[in-house]
Amino acid sequence: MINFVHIMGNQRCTVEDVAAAAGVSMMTVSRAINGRPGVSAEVRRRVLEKAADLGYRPSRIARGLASRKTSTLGIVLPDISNPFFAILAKAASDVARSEDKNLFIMNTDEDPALERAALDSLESESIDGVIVAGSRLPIATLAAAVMRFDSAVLVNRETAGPRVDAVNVDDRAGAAEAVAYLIRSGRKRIAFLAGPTTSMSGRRRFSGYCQGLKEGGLDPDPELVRRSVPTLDGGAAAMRFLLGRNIPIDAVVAYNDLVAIGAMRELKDAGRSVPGDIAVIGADDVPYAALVRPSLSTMRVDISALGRVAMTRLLALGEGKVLEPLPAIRPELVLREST
Amino acid sequence: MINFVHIMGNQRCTVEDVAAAAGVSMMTVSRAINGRPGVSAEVRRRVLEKAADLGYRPSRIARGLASRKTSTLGIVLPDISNPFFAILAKAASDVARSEDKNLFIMNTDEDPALERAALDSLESESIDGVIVAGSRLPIATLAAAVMRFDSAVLVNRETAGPRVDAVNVDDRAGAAEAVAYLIRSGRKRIAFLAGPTTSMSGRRRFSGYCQGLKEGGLDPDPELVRRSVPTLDGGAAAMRFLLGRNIPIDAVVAYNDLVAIGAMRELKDAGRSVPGDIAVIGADDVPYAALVRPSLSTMRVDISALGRVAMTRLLALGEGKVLEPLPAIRPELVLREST
DNA sequence: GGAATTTGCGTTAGCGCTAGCGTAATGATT
DNA sequence: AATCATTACGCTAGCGCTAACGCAAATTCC
Repeated sequence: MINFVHIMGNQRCTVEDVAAAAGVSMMTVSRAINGRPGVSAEVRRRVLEKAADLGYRPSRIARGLASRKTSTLGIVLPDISNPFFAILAKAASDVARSEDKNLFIMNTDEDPALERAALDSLESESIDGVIVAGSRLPIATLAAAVMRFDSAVLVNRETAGPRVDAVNVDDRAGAAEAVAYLIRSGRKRIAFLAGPTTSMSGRRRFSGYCQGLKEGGLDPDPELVRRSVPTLDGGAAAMRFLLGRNIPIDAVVAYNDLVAIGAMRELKDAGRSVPGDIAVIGADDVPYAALVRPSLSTMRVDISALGRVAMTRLLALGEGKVLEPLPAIRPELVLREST
Repeated sequence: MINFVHIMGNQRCTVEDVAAAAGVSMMTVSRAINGRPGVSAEVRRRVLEKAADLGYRPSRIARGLASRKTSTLGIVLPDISNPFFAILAKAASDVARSEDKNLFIMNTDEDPALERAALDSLESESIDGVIVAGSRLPIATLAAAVMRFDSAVLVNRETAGPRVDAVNVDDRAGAAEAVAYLIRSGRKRIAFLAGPTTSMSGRRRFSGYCQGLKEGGLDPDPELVRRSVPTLDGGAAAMRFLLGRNIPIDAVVAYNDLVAIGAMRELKDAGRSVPGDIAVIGADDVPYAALVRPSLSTMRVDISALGRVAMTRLLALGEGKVLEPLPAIRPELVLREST
């Protein structure tokens, strides 16, 4: 019987055990562990020492239940295998870790129903705050879902209420700039591979595309626009569809780099030269944009910075700070071989 | 005062509220919500209806504290922005979601200290089980950390104890096959861009590389081996270093596709043609391997399947099932333009 | 030097939920 | 009819932790 605990292995050790070992009350242990005032230096040292001896590890769930703060956050994204969101999540997670918060990363597979389910699930976890990046939900649904959290930050959606912040990229200006550049280079038949209609940044990029055309004296032509699933294969399929229409095209602006790279793959298969026959511009500047051949011109965004800013602002909201709205981040045109 | 709850917004609704609304005890509500026996169909229907009316959402932390099961799992990986791990995490997360489990995705930035911290943190969360993919910890540390969980699955590490399973890729055989192919193609000076020494799959690939050389009648030459950080930039730097040695090289086997792609970037910058002067083979077949130019030959692994299998086995362990050890998965040589 | 504050701890009462057992009703069995 | 299972609930007691308050001793103040 003596070694029973040993045999059982991971029998959790609790505040009570530490309190007994240190000869103090549970509250004193709690205060010492959490670095709160009300404990003498001597007692604090003894408690921490005993806690370390016993391998005490506070239960975050018990703490969460008692204090109604879980020190746990969430981030919801359409596709973690998309490098844009992977890098965003990594940056956000680095910041969260530096503040000793844990992070649920929820992948929604671009599916609004799964996005709702993910938000419901996070609510059940009583997390302290959530980042929703590239939400595919209608604004009303998103607003309703998000306001059930203590704090929230939306990436690339408009702010939806109090205690909700937003971090946006000026995709409209970016797309307009891309189109303007193509027109200056003499392109006249500029196609647009749009992203999901549910994506706000997709709608903004489309709007910027139209604006760019008008400002350049060209008329938007619906024949030149094709929606695309935001993946490599989606971009290839959309490009194939446009080529199948047999209308002149001398440039392509894509929803994002994945779509652009997929489109270039299709152009190559169709025997069209890039940028000779058709110039291509993507968006985001994911690491692979520079590596494909021809390398991809794109509207660059500092994705890591975006993730860090989003998480930093979420943490600030959680501390009750009031934030000035953040102006949209202007992407920067990076010219490579594809234009 | 009437609308106070309304003003406060998200006042949580508890089992007690639902019980009162349905005119039953809390336990009956609990049983109904959790689909457990002991409730008549009629009462169950009424409870679920009231719960829906009130927007009741069970607190997973309270449930976790009371039942000692959190329905929450974890996955620890060196780098979520590496598509190998991103795809692995996505597949694992899809399986977890289908079983209504939430998943902590912990990114360790290739740092063993952060990996330990991540495991400690997950222990504090009282998760039901953990997947550790590509652990960079020494075997003893990993074994000690992992056995504190109810169940665990290691990806690309040896099994470390009871209630711990492992899913492995036969990287050794893969690397040996890559080398054999290069030798058959007439290459004689085959370099190896090794991954982190802390990575088991890196060590296995190195071992396979040596084996392949020996079987092909070539002597391993330490001058042809260079360690690399497992990223694009790391691969480029390692390649630059090897080129700087000014020794003949006619082929490169890389730790993974990222390293290989980085190496190809460097080779291009150095004016070497691939595969003319130097053939390159990567490992994993991440989606970008097919898109770079020249496209990359690689040792293909079905990464999604790996993730699904790992999570499926973790869930099985969690249900107390005893698993037959899984034989190592043999990667498949995919030939593209780089060889 | 007495009142007012501060410091250092302990006590009590939950957080929201479920395990485990109790119990009254029904139906099945001998 | 008496006995035994079975079903459908309710009650109690926590899970491990902390908020809020209590209270004595030490310190500060005028």
